[in-house]
This record gives sequence, C-alpha cells and structure tokens, in this order.
Amino acid sequence: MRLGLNRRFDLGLTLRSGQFFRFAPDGDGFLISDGDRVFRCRQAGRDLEIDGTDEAHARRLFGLDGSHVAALRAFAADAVLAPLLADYGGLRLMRQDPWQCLVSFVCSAMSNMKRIQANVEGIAAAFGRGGAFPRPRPLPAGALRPIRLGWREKYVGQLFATVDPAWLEGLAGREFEDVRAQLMELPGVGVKVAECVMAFSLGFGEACPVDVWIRRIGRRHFFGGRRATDRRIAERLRQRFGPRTALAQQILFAAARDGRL
DNA sequence: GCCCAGGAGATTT
DNA sequence: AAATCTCATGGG
Repeated sequence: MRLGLNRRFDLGLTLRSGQFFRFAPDGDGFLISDGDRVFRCRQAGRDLEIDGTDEAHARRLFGLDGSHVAALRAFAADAVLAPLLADYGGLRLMRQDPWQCLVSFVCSAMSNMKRIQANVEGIAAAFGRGGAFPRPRPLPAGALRPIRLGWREKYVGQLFATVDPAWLEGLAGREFEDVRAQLMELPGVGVKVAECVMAFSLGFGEACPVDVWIRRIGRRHFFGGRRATDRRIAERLRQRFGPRTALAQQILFAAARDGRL
C-alpha cells in the first residue's frame, strides 16, 4: 500500500531517534515490529510504502497527522529549536504499542541505544511469535537470564508477571499527574521512564523525559549553564513548548547526541 | 584500568 | 528533600 505524505516526514530519522527500538534495515526500507504488528515500510520521497499493516496504524505509529505542521511553525520562533529544523524537522513523535514501549524503556535504564535494541529484540525473539512482541505472562524462572538485562532483569520479569496491557492502554487521555503516578508504581519505572511511556505510546504531548542529554543541554540552553534539577528542567520545557514538549524534547535529544547542541 | 550509557530504588544526610 | 550508593553489562 502506498501512502501519500504531504507533510514533512523522515522515516529513518524518526526510527533512529531513540523513541522506538524494534526496527531493522530491510532492503531499502525497514522491517518494523509494533506490538503484535510486523510490517515492512519504505519511504520514497513523499510516498510511504507499507506492507503488512493498515494505513490507520502506520499514520498513528509514525505521528502522521496535521499537528506536526503547527508544531514546526511554533518551533521556528524558538531560538534553540529553529536552527535544528532544517535537519530534524522530519522527526515525528511516534505513538507505539504501550506494553512494548514500557518494557523497552525499563530496559533503557543506564544503558545505550544499541544495547537496548539488542535486549528488546532478544526478549521478542525468545518469547514472541513471528517477530511480534510477547504479551505479558509469567515467565519460567531464569528464562530472561540469556537476554543479559543486568539488574533490569528482575523488573522485566515482574512486569511480564503483573501488567495488564488493557489497563496500560486505558491510561491514555487521563490526567497527566495521575497517569505518571500510576506508572511509577510499576517496578523499574521512575519519573523518566514513566514520561517516556507517556510521550512515546500514550499520547501525552506535555511529557518531558529528562535523561543525561536533556539534562546537559537543558542546563546549557535554558539555565545559563547553572545546575538545575530534572524537575525544573522539565517544567521549563513544558512552559516553553506546552503540548509539543515531547516532540521538542525528542528533537533536542537527537540533536544533542549528534553533537549539535 | 578508566569513564559513560535515554535510571531506579534504598539509604543516608 | 537532596545527596549518595549500588545494581550488571557492553562499548569506547
């Protein structure tokens, strides 16, 4: 199926930006796994070719809606973001399967993108079917050991044994602080991981995950180089970008990792 | 050997 | 409430 794109979108940049981990190069496109959906995807200029899923899913997953244009217009007036839009304007905020997203970011703690991807793929390969991400279920003791998750292993095991995906999906659209507090009751989920799940799978545009990169550039660009708590940094970004904070954060993250900030 | 990586949780101050 | 410690592993 071919999907017309009349707005800015860069598939490769979006996939590699660190919000999603289940993709692999496939010819001149990608093989993508989002929850129980596995499909191929290829971008040719303003066309997006998808094979194995439907248009509604692809548009939702890649954030292909009109809100992006308005966001770019707002960002163009921002002194920090404006210089980045030429290279990062095609980076979209994805909306992936919440359960897969939750496990991915619990695995992300004090890790790096290559290893996170290997860990998440390892979990899918060991317990999933046909590339799909395995649904929660109690796993045999020691079954996660070969995945080499380190001290995240016990958290992932507990999540598989206790989380109800329907409950997780039901958090979308509810009150921000309430959702974050509920996510933080889960093992291995603190402020940062909770806001990742909210930003990348539950549609909370005000979410602002503060990791080492955002902390660094947040201090440099929004606090005059002075120290600031993660909470203050997130507050300032929210005040500056409102419901587009999550997208702004993702652009800043990608640019910072590229040495652009 | 060192330091760092999309942190969380428990303990100490 | 903020600073500190530990957790396991791979890469530069």
